[in-house]
Amino acid sequence: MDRKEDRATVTFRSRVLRIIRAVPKGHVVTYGQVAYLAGSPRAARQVGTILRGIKEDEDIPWQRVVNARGELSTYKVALGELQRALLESEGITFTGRAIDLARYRWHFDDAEG
DNA sequence: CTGATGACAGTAC
DNA sequence: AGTACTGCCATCA
Repeated sequence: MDRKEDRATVTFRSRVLRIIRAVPKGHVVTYGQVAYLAGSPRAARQVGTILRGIKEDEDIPWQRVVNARGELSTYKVALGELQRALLESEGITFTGRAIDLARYRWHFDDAEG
């Protein structure tokens, strides 16, 4: 996990992935929320950048990350449809094209990390 | 090191 | 309610 990579960047990416992995099925978190928990409150866009590059074998529930309005911010329509299907299969209901954050947003606590 | 990029977020109209 | 613009900051060429 360290190798020759920059420890700072690896730490940010690692924290982001670890946080997302901790989101339970049927719940979601926002990009900004993950960024905040990862240590950079204003790096919400970087969270998305990281998710864009994840591999399937990373075993990351990327579909549980939505934007601040409860909508899907995927950069491809097909990917958005997949995300929506995955979330609905977890029991999440969409109201129009967004989901109710007040109801599905996951709140981390000390036990989570 | 400099400049461009972008799965965001907040504000203005 | 929907669009446009601006600030942000980790990554990449």
